[in-house]
Amino acid sequence: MGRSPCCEKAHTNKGAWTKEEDQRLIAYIRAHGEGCWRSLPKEAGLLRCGKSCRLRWMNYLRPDLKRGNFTDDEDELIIRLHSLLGNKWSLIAGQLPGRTDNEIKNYWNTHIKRKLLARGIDPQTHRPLLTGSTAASNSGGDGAASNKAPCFSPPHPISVPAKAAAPAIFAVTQPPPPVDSSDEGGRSSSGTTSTGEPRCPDLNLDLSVGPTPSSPPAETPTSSRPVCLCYHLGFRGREACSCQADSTGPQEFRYFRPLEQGQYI
DNA sequence: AAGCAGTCCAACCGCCGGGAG
DNA sequence: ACTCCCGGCGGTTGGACTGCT
Repeated sequence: MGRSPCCEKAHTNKGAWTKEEDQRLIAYIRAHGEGCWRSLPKEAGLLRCGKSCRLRWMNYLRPDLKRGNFTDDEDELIIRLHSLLGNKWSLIAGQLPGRTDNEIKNYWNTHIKRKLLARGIDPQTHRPLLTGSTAASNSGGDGAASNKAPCFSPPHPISVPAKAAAPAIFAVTQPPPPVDSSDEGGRSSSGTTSTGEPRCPDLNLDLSVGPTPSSPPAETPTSSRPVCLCYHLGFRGREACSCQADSTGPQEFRYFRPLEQGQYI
């Protein structure tokens, strides 16, 4: 059972890429563009798995990559995006031009986690670290917590796409829907309520990544309309929010106000 | 100078979702 | 509706590097 391997592993190189391999890959992609990764190695004369070629290109060889240290602004943006999206590194990377998901993931695990812990903030929940039983339940180890988006349940339900995470550092300015007072006790890592309903049915946040709602960009798909973050992040239709986004752009918007520094839901 | 521990990060692995047939 | 293939994603690994003793 199971799937066949993505390539014939017996005849593929593994490990670090050589300069020659890099040059072959770059030359091929320059000539043919990014295309079928599965057939690329053969056509480019590389003894590599197609996945490996893709990864090497995406994470290291792409000409638009920004190398070097992360700035403080990038740090803060990553933290805010992570609070919203959880470990959706590709979505986070989409908001940081020149940065790759792998780079951000590594940076998160090596720097930002520590930075947040030093601030007394749980890097998974983005809430102040607690002592006692609650903290114990939150700190179930990096691994266990890291593979689930932190769709915890704040007093005011905040919604995310089914697979994304809930934010902790953004406040909802929309009147929250009625919420069960037993909500806190019913926290679930699955992001659902005790009734089985999605806990996060309706998310829309202003991350200040792009233009603010009060100053929409001139090139907004719908001209003078502001752009919903969900749309900006690539969500279409109603999968992320109720902003009526479609392939031509969001039609209707609701915005949320970021919390002040040190303010938590 | 040598050994060790901690850190960094490129790369791999396995799973998932979307599209095509 | 179903299966298969492929690209993409997130978690993890392991080698290289750095700092400390």
